[in-house]
Amino acid sequence: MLINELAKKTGISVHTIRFYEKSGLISGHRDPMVKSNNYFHYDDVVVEKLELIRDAKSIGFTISEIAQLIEAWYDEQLSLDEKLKVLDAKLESIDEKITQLKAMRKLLKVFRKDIINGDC
Amino acid sequence: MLINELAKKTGISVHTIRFYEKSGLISGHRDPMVKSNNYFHYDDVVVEKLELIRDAKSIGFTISEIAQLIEAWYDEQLSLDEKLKVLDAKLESIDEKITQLKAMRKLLKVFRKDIINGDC
DNA sequence: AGCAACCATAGACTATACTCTAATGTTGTT
DNA sequence: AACAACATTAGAGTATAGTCTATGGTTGCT
Repeated sequence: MLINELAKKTGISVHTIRFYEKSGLISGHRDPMVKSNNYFHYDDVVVEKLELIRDAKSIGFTISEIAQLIEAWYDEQLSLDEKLKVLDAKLESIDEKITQLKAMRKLLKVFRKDIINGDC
Repeated sequence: MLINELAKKTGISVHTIRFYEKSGLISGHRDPMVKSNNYFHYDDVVVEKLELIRDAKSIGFTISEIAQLIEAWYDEQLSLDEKLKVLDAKLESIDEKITQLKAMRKLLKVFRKDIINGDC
């Protein structure tokens, strides 16, 4: 599919997709048979990657963290050990974020009780 | 205390503290008695606020979200209802983030198993 | 052939959140 | 009095992550 269809399918704008491509997160490919234009084509793996990007972004991962994750996920060159290293680091940072979020939730809940009781 | 001491106490740089002050998250006050300089003084509430800012930032809250939270926490003018509204919105967004993080953790754990089994 | 809708690239612009520099004045110690 | 270490403001610079504009070429439909 071409970029416009990809954008419609993922809900991510053409501009943003191009930005992600320039950042190395995804890549389209040209058809060497076609000489009349230089259009890029994108397959279903790119759709998958863009969905992963959206999910990873929503939990606060940066572009370069997502790049690592995608490399671990899709790069056949990378060794098992290197993949595990990236993965375990990400899992650890997720656990840390969950811990911090829970601490903040607890804090806010205590504060909520306090203001209802008129202590604040 | 003056800004330098505040920076040392919180581990947040003088520049960043000034940035937070300009953003309205905290505020120092001048001593009207002192005429020879225009130095700002900061109290322990500011230390508290800066610690809240650091915690809130680490879980991905933006400056303007933190501003709302600090307003709910410290602004006596704000009504109970308005405070609760802000607080409940923040609690909800925290729960949502935790849910998303857990989903991503699950995904990564499945992927981890797969690559160990050589399915990837 | 005409034309809307698409494609590509380069580069400008925006928002957020800092981070630093310059210029200038004050305080405290020797 | 000299001087380091601090204070202030204004404004410039950086990094991240987009978002948009301009320009020019291509495709598909009438």
